[in-house]
Amino acid sequence: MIDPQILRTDPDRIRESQRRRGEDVTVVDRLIEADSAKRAAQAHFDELRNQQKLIGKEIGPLQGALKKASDDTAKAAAQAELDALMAKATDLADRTKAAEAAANEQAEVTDALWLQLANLVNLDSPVGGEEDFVTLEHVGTPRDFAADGFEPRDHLEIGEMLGAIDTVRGAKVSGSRFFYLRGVGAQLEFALLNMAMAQATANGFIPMITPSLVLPSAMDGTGFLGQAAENVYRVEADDLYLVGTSEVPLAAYHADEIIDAKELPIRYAGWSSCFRREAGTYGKDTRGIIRVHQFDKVEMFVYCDPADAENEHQRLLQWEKDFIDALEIPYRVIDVATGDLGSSAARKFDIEAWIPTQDTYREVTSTSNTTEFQARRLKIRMRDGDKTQPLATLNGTLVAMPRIIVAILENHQQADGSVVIPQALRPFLGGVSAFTPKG
RNA sequence: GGAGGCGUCGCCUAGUCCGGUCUAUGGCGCCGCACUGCUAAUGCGGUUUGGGUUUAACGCCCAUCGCGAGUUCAAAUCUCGCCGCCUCCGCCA
Repeated sequence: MIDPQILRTDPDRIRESQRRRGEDVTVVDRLIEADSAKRAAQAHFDELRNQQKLIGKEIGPLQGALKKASDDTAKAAAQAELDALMAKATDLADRTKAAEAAANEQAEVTDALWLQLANLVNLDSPVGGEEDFVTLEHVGTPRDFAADGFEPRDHLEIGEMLGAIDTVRGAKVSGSRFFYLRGVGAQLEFALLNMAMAQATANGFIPMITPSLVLPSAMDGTGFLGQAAENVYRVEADDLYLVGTSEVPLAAYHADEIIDAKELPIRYAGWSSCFRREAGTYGKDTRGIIRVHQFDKVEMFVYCDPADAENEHQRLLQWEKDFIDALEIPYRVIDVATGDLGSSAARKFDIEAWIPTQDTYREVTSTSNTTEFQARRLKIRMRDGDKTQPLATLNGTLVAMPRIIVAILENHQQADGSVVIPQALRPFLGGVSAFTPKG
């Protein structure tokens, strides 16, 4: 959620953000009304409770006096006073209880509205929908296969020739959009994992292996039960969710904590399987392993001072570029448009790798600055001197396995179906320089 | 899965039996001040979090003793449910 103070002092900022996202603007007015009703209800309850406590404090001593009263007249007088007080207290208790219920109800209504509200967009984000991204740069040049004298095979064909990818048996065992990595395919994933973790630890990240099943509070706190909810697997019997990214357990890791500003930034590199229902993508990317229900990923996640968040975002992007650069894959970097940010992000950069057989760039990494949005929902704060305030969280893909494997196989393939391994990756494959089809 | 124990404002801890004097005790840590060649020690004061109100500041009010509900004029304290941790047993990679 965003800072409630902004609603009271500068609601137009929220309206503008909603407008740029292409989302409901009237929610701001409903929020203003609900917020003021919430505060009024709370103030009413506080006042009644205060009166109730004041009366309650008189009852104890009065009961003591009643016990000690020596003669009947004094006793009767004390009893009468006590009865009157009790009658008042009982009446006040009823009213307080009602006021409390009303305050709680109003708070619930208001909080629900707050949770509907997406993060404030960064004003530098290009405005528009999915197609309105701005390309920031191109790195590397798509290979000229005609000059090399052969027609490129797609990743699945190469993967099958190498015995590296098996989607047929994936479907047999688990259904569509599931696959096996085998042989050099599995080795390739391990090598990429180790290379990614080597880079991340060299850059000061703490390696993490995270839970793949999380409680509703973790899923909701990271903003995945809003618009993205239909893509989340839910394990109903245990009321748990399968994470679509380790961003979820990495963000919830410090939920309800206050972190000393001196410890920031804290950087984690999380390894986990990721699960996505891919609802509404029927017919899209049905061949190969571009779009699958389960894959493994190394995710970078950072907690930092909000004042440093934009710089950190650039650092995350640079680390992503470093990794793809090392794999010698041509790519472009795009600045994602406001309508395609997702509810948590204020700004998002995607790296799209060149996929020869599709003659286009496809997303392989994504880094988001979620500013204080997730931290507020998850109650993660920083203490700076005597100030306690929400901190900023950011995330970025270091390597998402299937898509990077697609990019490697397609871009580095040879006419005979073999695949040259990029130099930087060879140490993680025992020095092997190429994968070659057998027979 | 079974039995028992436990959960208090950073950490440890008193309080829970028997409801009001809890505005939650003490120690450690931390912050400020004083004293002191420096450090240490000592003394004094402060130190949960969130909300509201005021905002020039001081302050005042409400909630918060794992979470939720209930009983009561009144709940850290009594009742019920849930969650988590520990010990033992069973099962298990």
